[in-house]
Amino acid sequence: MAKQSRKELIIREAAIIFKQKGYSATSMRELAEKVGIEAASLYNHIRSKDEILEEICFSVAHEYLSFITEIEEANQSHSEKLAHLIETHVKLMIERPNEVSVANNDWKNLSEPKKKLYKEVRKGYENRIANILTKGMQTGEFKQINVSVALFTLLSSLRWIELWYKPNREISPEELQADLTTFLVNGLKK
Amino acid sequence: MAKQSRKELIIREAAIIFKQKGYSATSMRELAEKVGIEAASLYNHIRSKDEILEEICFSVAHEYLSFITEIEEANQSHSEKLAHLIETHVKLMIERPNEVSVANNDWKNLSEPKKKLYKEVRKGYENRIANILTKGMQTGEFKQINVSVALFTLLSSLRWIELWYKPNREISPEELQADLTTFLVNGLKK
DNA sequence: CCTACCGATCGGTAGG
DNA sequence: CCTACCGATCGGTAGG
Repeated sequence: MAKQSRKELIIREAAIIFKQKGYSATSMRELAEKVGIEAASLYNHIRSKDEILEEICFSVAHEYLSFITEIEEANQSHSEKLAHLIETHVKLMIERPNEVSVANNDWKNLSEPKKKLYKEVRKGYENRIANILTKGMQTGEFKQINVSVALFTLLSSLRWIELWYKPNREISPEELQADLTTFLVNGLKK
Repeated sequence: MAKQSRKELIIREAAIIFKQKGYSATSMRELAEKVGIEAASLYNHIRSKDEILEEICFSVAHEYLSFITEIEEANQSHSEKLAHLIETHVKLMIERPNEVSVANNDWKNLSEPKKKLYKEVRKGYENRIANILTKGMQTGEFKQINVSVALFTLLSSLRWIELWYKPNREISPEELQADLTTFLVNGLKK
């Protein structure tokens, strides 16, 4: 239990540094210093630098997957589902900004069996959102535009919140969600 | 002249590898191999690995700056200016996908006087787009939403084209532009 | 443009 | 969790 929380501390600190300078540019010695131990001691808690990245990327990925299931099963219009999706992304970025950022930017550095898996998981997530968009277009709720364009415009808009949004900025999370919904959902609606 | 084009070749190859694996994870030896010379020989054409990154980032930045001036000076409505901006971003990403990608993702690895400068240049660019949005809201052409939200949603949507768009995909550059304009400009319009 | 090489730093291990 | 240390690799230089 004490060991578990030590590992979690390491991963939490790693996410902060990885976000700032990127996975490759971060050394284990720097991470160790932030944690307050020697570099060699990190290896009593984690197997490798690689493992840290894996834990971050897949933990974020699984969180998104659990949300999308909830959204699919809800009894809502397609517009409402999108609004719910936006809310979920905003919330996750505010709760775990570092992990989300690392998963988005540094997954390329995963080593090979895991990198392929990560891409597949992400592709699966995208397909499920694409489904919502396609259905919304079929029922006439949304404009007819290319589904990939709609999908990636939506995801990109949400993804980059982590780059510029800081809570206690001039805008609250609630306003952020509301404005994004106005812009994006109304942009799609007929 | 021959020397100049050799340097350009090195930078062009570097952009390809940097995009694939990131600046930090790319070694000069790998770059040299792609260029077809020994690592030490790279230094007859460039001063440092750092210089390559600088050239890429600032060359992209200056290209954006020249476009935005053109857009500001055009005698167009604010919606038309946005459509023009979208067109410009799409075109640049199709013409120089690797450089644009590296500038967007690896500018963090610039060393210190240059990193600060890069951030300032980018901030200046963002401010000029924010101006177009603000004016469009004041004249009632656009919905009233938080300008930063509108700005970053717009820029993010354009920025991430480079991650998934491949010409000769199922969609042409013209369709891409048209659909993005439909989604984003109409999302902003009242 | 190459051979030969440098000091620094990397991720990680042995052994306690 | 530390000391001591390893082999590998890094960006880059000297000298031709």
